Amino acid sequence: MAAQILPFPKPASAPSSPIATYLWVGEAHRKLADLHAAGHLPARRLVVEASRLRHQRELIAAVRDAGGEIVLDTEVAELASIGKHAGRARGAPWALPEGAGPLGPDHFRPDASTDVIGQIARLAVSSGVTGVLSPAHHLGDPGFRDWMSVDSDACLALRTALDREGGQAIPIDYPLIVPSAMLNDPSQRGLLVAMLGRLPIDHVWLRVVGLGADAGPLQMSRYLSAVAGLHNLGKPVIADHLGGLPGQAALAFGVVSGIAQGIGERERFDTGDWHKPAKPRTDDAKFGRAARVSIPGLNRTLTRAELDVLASAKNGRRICGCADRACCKHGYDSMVADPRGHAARQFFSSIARLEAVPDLRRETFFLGHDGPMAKADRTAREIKALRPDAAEAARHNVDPEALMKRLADHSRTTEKIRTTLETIHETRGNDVPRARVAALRSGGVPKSATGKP
DNA sequence: CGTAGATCAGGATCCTCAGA
DNA sequence: TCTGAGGATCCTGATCTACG
Repeated sequence: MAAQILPFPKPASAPSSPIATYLWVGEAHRKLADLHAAGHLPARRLVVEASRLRHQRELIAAVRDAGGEIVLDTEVAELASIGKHAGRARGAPWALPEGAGPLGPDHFRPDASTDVIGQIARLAVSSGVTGVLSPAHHLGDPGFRDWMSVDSDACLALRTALDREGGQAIPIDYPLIVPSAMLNDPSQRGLLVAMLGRLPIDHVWLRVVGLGADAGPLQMSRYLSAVAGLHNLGKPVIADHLGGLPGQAALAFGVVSGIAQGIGERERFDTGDWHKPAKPRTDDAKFGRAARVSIPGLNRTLTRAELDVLASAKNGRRICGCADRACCKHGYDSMVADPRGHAARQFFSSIARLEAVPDLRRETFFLGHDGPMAKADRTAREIKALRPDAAEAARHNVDPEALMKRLADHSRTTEKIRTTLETIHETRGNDVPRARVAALRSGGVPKSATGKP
């Protein structure tokens, strides 16, 4: 089948708004730095964690000097949780000394001796980031119920501290970390909007507990309507930790201005293990998650072993492999040899495709025959029909029946998501207000534009 | 190069809610 | 009132990656 490349007509009345695409650098920072150096990572907006900032300086400098945006995550939500405060986040400068427990509400008062707010402001200025995520917490924290007022004060105090420390030009974004029940309830949502409306913030980043790339049809439709309920704030909304089809759908339906995720990480958000102590490491315990490969268009990842089993079926390599030669030169083999590179290129190209479509046609494009939704549905059905080789499955220690059942379930869910989104598309009018555009806020004139090296 | 750290996905169970 | 689908929550298994 020949590729059909039909340019979309772009009259002035049909603008294509830019999509704010934030990339959480995360654990893959070396891989991402390599991709960026090779010109294969078109990232213009990065999010970096305070605990990892010092390891990511090169990538940060490269993106910032090219006129990009760098947003600092303070990790205070993790540092205030029982389960996470002793983990990686403890590398943040304002973490308490070992054994001193999580950060509590008192550490965020403007007069606190630990001066967390002042430390955040000084690091933001000295590290040269172009924005900061306000020090905000998980609003569903079972250990402390009133983070909202503490965080609200902390945000105001951070603005004052930034202005005092020479960071007047550094904007604050607000990470709203909420249980879905709180977001979906109109009265609680009203409280959130009222609080956010009083704060000196640019954008709202929305991290919904339990929501992610694997969301089902009900969760997705609830999310789409709940986020639209934040629009009277008049501020851009970024869908944080929302990867895959749910993230793309939120963009296509115009309820969010942008998206923030990592590559093969931070595509979902869950606080399940935040409120209980981390398990002690046992001697024979092994760590490390299975390397996973994202299947083009499927909205799912599989382990390398599972993928090899599927590839043993007739047509398996063709259906599962990357058909984009600009991404994976040798198809399936290139894809499994470099899963992160593949995932990064696919992520950015999916955003670019959506961005090229005029705003008012994005829903139609998303749901249409050549759009991501239909492709996911089609691919899921093709994959569930594969008949993998039993010997190959045994060799990889994979139960082929269990695998194919999971893939059949995935196909069923994908079909339901499609039906649900089509219904939403048909029932709501075309005059639905869209999220405000989040303009690029670079830290100043790009070095390349000054004429001096 | 050894040690230490996490995230993703699957599955079980219980709950909620809508439709029969 | 029953029933099933989907979601919330919790647990487990997988066997990577950063960093000193």
